Amino acid sequence: MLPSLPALRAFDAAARRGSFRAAAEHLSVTATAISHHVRGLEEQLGVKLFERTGRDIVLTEEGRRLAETTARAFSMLEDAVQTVRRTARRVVRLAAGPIFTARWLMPRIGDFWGAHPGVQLEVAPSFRPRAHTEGDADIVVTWERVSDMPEGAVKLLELRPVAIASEQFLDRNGPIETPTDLLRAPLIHQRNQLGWLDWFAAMGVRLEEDLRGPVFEDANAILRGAADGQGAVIGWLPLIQQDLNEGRVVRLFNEEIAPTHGYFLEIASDRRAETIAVVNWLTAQRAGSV
Amino acid sequence: MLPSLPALRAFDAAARRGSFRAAAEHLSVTATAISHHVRGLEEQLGVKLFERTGRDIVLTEEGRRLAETTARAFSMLEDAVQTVRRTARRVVRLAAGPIFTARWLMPRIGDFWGAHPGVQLEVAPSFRPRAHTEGDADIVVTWERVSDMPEGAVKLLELRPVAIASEQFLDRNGPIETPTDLLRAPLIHQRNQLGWLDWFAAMGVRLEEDLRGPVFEDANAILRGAADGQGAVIGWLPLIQQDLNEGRVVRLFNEEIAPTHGYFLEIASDRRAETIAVVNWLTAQRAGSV
DNA sequence: AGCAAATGATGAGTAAAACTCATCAAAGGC
DNA sequence: GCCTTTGATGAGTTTTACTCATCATTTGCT
Repeated sequence: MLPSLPALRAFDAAARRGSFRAAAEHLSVTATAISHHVRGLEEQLGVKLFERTGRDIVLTEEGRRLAETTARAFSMLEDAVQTVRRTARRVVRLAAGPIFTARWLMPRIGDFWGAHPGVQLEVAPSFRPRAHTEGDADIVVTWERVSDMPEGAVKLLELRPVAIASEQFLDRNGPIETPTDLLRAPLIHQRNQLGWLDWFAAMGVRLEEDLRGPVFEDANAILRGAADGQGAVIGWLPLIQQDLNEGRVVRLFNEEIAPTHGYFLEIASDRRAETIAVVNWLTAQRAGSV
Repeated sequence: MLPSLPALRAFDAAARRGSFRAAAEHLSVTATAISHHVRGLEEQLGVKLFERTGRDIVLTEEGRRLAETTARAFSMLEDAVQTVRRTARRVVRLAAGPIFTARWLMPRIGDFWGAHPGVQLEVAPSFRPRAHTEGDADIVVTWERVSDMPEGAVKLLELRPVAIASEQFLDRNGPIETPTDLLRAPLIHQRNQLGWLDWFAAMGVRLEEDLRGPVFEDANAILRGAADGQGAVIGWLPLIQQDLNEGRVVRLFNEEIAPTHGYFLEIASDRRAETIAVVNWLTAQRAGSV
């Protein structure tokens, strides 16, 4: 026998936020409602769920354990309901990183619209696409090392690292003739020196210490930085082909490095016709893209 | 935004049982309530969840997908709430097979009561104790081959197989002088010939074909059958020591076979003081039991 | 085939929640 | 030290969940 579900939900919201007021706001009710619900629940279960220390509340041990489960259970319900709603609207939700969205998906989106007018593609840009793997997206585009291809994933695109910068950067930082020359210049990189380490390794340079230079999370920002002459960056072919063509950035060397990373598709287990249409369209783009 | 939770729950119950009427009964409401809830959900989600083919209902594809999740989510909630309720009542719920319950636990339960008057031990007898591992029992006593000790489990008791029967059986089936003589007599066994295969192997008999004879699931029933002279069975020492002492059954040989199976404790992750007390008491019994 | 029993749908009405409002108490910030 | 913020409480209101009465369909039975 379950206690009242709205009460459980109120408890869950309060536990997540550590505040009745915040929970109330989230559920669009008054804090009074939450307070009543939680008290009712406590009475029914015979257990104190929150310790009220004057103005704020803190979960008791029992409350904490219950909250662990309610959080998972309600998230599951939320996801499942969302998915059904999308189904009804023939929406396919795709989660991808910002650079993929901007440099690969956007240029092709018109083509998709033409090919599948009935399917509504919803793109959720995210810095952590992996976090969407469960339930809240039908397709997730993840970035992985090509050697670490995730189980059950579909390879979409392989990427080759190239060192790029703007003309302005070259003027300012003298001639760059060998990869080691770069070590004296500002190198903008992502967390984990993503790209640069592979690139130096492929160029036969052994790094003695960590790279210095500004770290940005957002690859779009990094490319923008390169175009502005802020530093040298690793770009990924073919994603940045257009930037090269239009002269916003130039390649520092004519290196031909094998793909080290790639984009992979992880597809939700409920394979609707619309989802499959999108996957097929995405993989069909591959041919023309490389 | 979640739709009304009681409606989701009504849907879940209907989906599980494949009938609005049965769902209504389970939730102690009228079938009308379920019908209204499901219709409301369908309108809100914009998706048909059940196909109504005249008198009965069948889940649509979308309904099926939603039901998969609701089933898991509501089970989780139910378990979690149950656990909290037990906590409040200082109840420790233990799931175990019937033979363990009857021959090992029952004789010792008075001792437990004396040692821990505050803790209420609730014994859930089950033919499939493993099924209780998640959430609905604090401690599960599983039966495993000693070589397959489950991860994180605590060994409680090792069991040695012995061939036993009643005097009556011996009168009827002539003298049993070697293990192979047994192959001509009715051997009662559990599914998978549990016990007999190990026993014959340990006695150096290679079986040419499957064993015949009646198969029972319930070890208590099997022991009863042995006492009644229905056939020879495998008993497990020390569980059946008392039956031997009281002469209800006799050992057919004086074999000394090493333990092949054992009882293990699997303990729920939320380790309350009460649960730990019970585990400690159980394992302490081990010394006196063998 | 024909009828009774079973299942679900529907709309109106009722009962029971969930929720709000007004008021109070306690605690922390300035 | 006062003002703001957060939560508690009891009475009152609104919304929701549910029931009842009635109807439509189907299925099992003889």
